[in-house]
Amino acid sequence: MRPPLPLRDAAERSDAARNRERLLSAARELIGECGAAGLTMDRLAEQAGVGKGTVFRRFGSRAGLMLTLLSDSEAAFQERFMFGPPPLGPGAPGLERLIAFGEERIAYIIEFGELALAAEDATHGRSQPPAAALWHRHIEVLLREEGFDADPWLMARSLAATLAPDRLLNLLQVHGVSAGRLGATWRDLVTRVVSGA
Amino acid sequence: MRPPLPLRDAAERSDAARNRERLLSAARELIGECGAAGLTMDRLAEQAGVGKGTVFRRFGSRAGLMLTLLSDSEAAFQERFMFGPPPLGPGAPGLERLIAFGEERIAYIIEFGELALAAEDATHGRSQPPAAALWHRHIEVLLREEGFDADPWLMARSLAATLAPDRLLNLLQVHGVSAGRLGATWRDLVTRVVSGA
DNA sequence: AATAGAAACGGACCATAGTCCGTTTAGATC
DNA sequence: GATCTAAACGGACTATGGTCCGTTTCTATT
Repeated sequence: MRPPLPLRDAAERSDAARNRERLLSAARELIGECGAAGLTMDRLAEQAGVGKGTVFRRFGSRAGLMLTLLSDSEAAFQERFMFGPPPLGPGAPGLERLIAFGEERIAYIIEFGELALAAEDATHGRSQPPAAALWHRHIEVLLREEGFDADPWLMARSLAATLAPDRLLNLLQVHGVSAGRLGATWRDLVTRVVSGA
Repeated sequence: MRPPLPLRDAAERSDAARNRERLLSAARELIGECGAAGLTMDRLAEQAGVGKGTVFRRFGSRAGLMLTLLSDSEAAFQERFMFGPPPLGPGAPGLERLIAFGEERIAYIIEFGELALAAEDATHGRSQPPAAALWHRHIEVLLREEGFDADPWLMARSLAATLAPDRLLNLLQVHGVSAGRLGATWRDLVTRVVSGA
């Protein structure tokens, strides 16, 4: 007796690991050729030489795949604003950190925006990237630090809405707005919100 | 000779008009039953007793249909903030009009948000409702009126991002935020932005 | 090595938005 | 009323994200 009693965190099966690698590298290749928007799950499965079911078992959805592809750069971004050097990381005044956060986010979107956008429409706007909760919290904490007392939770989300990938990409690509101009308006916005406190 | 030379703005053919009415009333009925999110173009065609091609010929896309369904209430909303009584319409100071605008918009989303949301993802976030340009412009003008000189165009869009249907609906429905709280944060936001000028 | 059962696999299948094109029809002209 | 043409029609077809479930494969256990 003693049925295997699945140990938590059992190691990934070797075929699963191999297929995951195949899928990720095929995805990067396809995105290199056609852009993130041009990647279809069928083509990905074909390119990786696995069945379509395997793709979805692995990543859950198209958005999940994109999230996986982003996870490294996301983690690095989080690391920087949570533990990195000032003014983005701890050590600088809240307002400066807020300003730096927006500027970094804008730079991030310029680099990874297409992926970030594709990672968002998990069934159309539902469930944002899990990382979003962190940004919100981060902004909220900085607002509080600057003495913003009136509903910092909601104000943090309002400010974060300003940095959403779809909006930023639209401004950058469709309207030809420069990163500098986006950064300046962000700085202006958070400065006024904080200084009015 | 003299080939018909299609007069501009030729009257709509009677069968076309009849089918448009059928489609709109079928759409309202289906939305009443299943909600806007539950309306599919196939079911709409079936319910209206027309072919699917007719549906798309008429409205162009699902988003186009939703836009058509919204057009009356949109027009009324525009009318109110452009020509209606203060504080929403002209006659009140810019800041008060801004505050009223946000509050009206929040109320609008509470009433028509589901439709507005469905009207947005025309091929995922591209081309916002044409009305958006008007709101942006409106906010921009009010900002200028209050002496906001640094990039009012972009700041107007940043503020408008705060009122996007998907965000407001998410806060209202998922997070249980009240309309009053949304309104208060909007008021706070625009007040600080304007008063820093 | 044999075995068993959990995990992974694959691809047919489904739902839905949107396109295409051969057919029908309104309505203007003669 | 017959005719003609542009507009409208309809529904089969495509593309794509996502699901289902019978089959295969890995690996721990004996």
